[in-house]
Amino acid sequence: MGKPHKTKQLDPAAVCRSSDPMAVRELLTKIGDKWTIFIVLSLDILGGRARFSELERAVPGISQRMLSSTLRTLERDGMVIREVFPEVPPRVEYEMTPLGKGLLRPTQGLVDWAKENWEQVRKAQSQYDER
Amino acid sequence: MGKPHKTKQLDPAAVCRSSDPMAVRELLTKIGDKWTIFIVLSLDILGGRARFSELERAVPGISQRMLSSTLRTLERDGMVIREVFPEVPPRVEYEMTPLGKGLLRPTQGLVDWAKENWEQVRKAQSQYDER
DNA sequence: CCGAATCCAACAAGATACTG
DNA sequence: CAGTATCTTGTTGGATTCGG
Repeated sequence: MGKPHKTKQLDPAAVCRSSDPMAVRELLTKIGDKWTIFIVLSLDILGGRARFSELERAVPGISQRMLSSTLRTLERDGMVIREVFPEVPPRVEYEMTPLGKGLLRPTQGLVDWAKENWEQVRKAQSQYDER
Repeated sequence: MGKPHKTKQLDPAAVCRSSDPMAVRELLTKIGDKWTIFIVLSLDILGGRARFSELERAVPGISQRMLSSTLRTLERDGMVIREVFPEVPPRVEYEMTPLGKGLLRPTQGLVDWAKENWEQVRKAQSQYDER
């Protein structure tokens, strides 16, 4: 509407300069994968700290393999800290870092949007599918 | 910290009730794929409306196949409207709906977070990789 | 110009079994 | 308990070709 008139010849790199979407996409790819969001939200609900088996119960349907590898990625990205207790039987706890907690805030924005608008998306889908 | 004490036995569905993460994950899976975020941001930069070839130029590296299929998904989800002009040569324009524009706002929260904290993530990664 | 159709490589992820 | 190893399958997306 009130935008400046559409440019015929757009600089191909314009998008990349505008908001560094490469980093954004890497981020979205990370937290948009099949399990990350569940684990992060579960960790938050559990008080920001939990052990492996607690997370396994908190995230229904996840396999040990995916829980393990996803947690490792989160650890590598500095989102969680992994602490091993030299006990028998072994105990390992995962704790969210300030960095990880900070990510929770913008994520919540998407959560809210999804809650408010998901019904409308569903409706659009079924309307589209009828044709 | 001030959180209620950690529950030993967490209801497996607690996470699902807390904020409907199934819808959230579907949303994140959508906008977390390889091209959606680029296309949406490009469409916004182009004034909310653009034709196929404009988007193709605006999103460097995208193939016709992915641009086409991603736009179709966005159309199905009610994020964009596809308008065909019966001309020769053919012209097709895509316009963001209010729903699609609304999604732009929470997405911007993630964009901002990524811009502010991505460097820290990179640092955490290289520190992790050294061991 | 704007796609659709087909084929194919790469990766994500489930199932299962096994260890310190 | 907290993983790893291996195998198999499903999905994503790139390249290419063709059509209205």
